[in-house]
Amino acid sequence: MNDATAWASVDAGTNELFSISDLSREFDVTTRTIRFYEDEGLLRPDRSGRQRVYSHGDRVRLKLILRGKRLGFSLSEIADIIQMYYLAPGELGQLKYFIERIHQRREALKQRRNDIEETLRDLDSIERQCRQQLEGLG
Amino acid sequence: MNDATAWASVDAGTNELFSISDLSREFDVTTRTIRFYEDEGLLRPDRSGRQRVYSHGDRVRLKLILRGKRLGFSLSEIADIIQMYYLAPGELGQLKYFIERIHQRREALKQRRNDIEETLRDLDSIERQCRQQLEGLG
DNA sequence: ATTTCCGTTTACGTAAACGTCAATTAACCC
DNA sequence: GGGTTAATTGACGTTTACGTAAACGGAAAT
Repeated sequence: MNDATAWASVDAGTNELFSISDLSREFDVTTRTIRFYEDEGLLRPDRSGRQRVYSHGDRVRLKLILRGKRLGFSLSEIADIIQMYYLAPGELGQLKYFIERIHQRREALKQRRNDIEETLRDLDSIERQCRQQLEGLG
Repeated sequence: MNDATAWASVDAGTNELFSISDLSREFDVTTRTIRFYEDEGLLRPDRSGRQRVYSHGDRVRLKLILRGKRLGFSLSEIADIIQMYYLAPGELGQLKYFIERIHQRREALKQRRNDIEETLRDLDSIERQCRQQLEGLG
């Protein structure tokens, strides 16, 4: 997986540009955090002089990072996942390997979804017990 | 929320007992980890002399902990969630507050489920693109 | 009796993901 | 041109969730 091409294929979106504090406000993360993600190679904004300038594509990446975080992925896993979004056209062997990775991700996600649904069922049953107690008191 | 009663209402299940390495093997976590969970108040096994002895209820608790981990919850959040499973019969105000907490948990879980389903859709679309490229090569 | 296994406690180490200063720099305002 | 405001780099600090090593205890096998 070639790095340059992977980064080149970022979707254009609009031409709107964002400052670091724009994104910080919008997504409620600190600027420190955003810079940290850059240090870790998860973001690569342009510069105007020394200042960072974020494109629509950068904003999408940040969104993906935060979604990954909510799902409990580590930053390196998130880097791995995000890479999938920006894959360069590759040769056959690569593509097959890549599809395999997609499958693995999918299975892991389905497992988590199962965990969630189990937990939701548990909460339902807990709540029912609660409501029964409420009736006993009312 | 009274601590003693919360712990008393643990389901009995069978009378089977487990050593720390039993659980370690079954759930593929180190004994260090299991002891750590105890330090953090998430488990409270009996003792036979100095050795820990785990009941069926302890095993269930460990299961809940690991499920929480897979969902990306911190240990203190997990402690909070597990507490819900072992709530003592309370008075009316407590119960209403408690149901409120259940609702919050539920909403957070639904949000995560949405994240998962978005990501699954993304993976579908990525895989489709992949397969199109494969056709171009084949 | 002595390895060998579990298990225990105590304590220090560590990686990840930021937080929190401090010391600049650059841009804008009056 | 002094003051405020937003941004930068660099460095050290912190929390969470364990890992790892040392030193010891007890029971079982050879």
